[in-house]
Amino acid sequence: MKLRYLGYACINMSLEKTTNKTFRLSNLTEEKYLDTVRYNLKSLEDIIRWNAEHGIYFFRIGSELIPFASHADFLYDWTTDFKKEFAALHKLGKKHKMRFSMHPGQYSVLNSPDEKVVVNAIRDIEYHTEVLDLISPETGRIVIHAGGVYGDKKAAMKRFIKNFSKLSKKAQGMLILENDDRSYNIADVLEICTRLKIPAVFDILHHDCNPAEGDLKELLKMVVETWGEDIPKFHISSRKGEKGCPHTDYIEPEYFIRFKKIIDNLHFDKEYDIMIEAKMKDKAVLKIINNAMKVVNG
DNA sequence: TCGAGTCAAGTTCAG
DNA sequence: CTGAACTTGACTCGA
Repeated sequence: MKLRYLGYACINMSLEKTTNKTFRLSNLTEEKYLDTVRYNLKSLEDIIRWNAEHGIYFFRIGSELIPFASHADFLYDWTTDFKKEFAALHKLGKKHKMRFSMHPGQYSVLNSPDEKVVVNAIRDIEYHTEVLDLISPETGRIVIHAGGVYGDKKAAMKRFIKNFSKLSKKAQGMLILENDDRSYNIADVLEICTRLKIPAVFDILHHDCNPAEGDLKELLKMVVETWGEDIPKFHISSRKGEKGCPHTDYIEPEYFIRFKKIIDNLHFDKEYDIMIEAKMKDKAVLKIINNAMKVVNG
């Protein structure tokens, strides 16, 4: 396979801009909401332009683009209030053939046994769906993890599959599932993805923390197959020390090259994208383009 | 202005 | 059973 895009998430360190400016729920006023969303959308526009200038065509939009939009008490009609801005972003992304994704946080748990938690998770996923439907219905994907285990992984996976069916058709079409670093390894994720006919996202660090049985190459083949005609995307991050997974500032070039080689050697006539998860964000991507890629390409 | 504490939210595990 | 860790960035308030 052939590497197409490298991407990063939410923040641009060169511009010092984020799509995740927020405020306290207790301070939520119409003015605060309007100001903050305006800032986030403008930042996103600036980041897209910067990305285009620097040859980066893949970006994760922050979940807090519209702070509290998925909260039960949120009153404002953000899709109408910012219709113009969203239309402009859609046009801009399309012009540069950008790919976008989003990643709801750890509190969105679709497979929870607690009905209230599931209702909140669904509302959150539908919010992400609306954002991506406005900015990039062509490429938008929502990455989530499978959730908790609750002492019975098989039952928890069944619950995930059942609750998936409660999502809108649009949300179902955008949802993709990523292996996590403690509970659901890539084999578990593949099992769910195959059942639901949705793509699987392989994260190499999470796989190193929480490996699945079997040959990595075979697992990756199955991952690629879940994408059908679409372009698969992979995640790479690296971490400090042994405990937890705080991301390092940059990805170690050897780690990146090793991962890239494995994917390159899969026998598919396809392109693929990689999302870089490192503290230095865009700078980490540029460093890989300027260093690691040159080593690889000779 | 700076640093410490806090934030909408869930799950897991140590004690 | 409870409280802290998980992982993480940004806000807020008090010094």
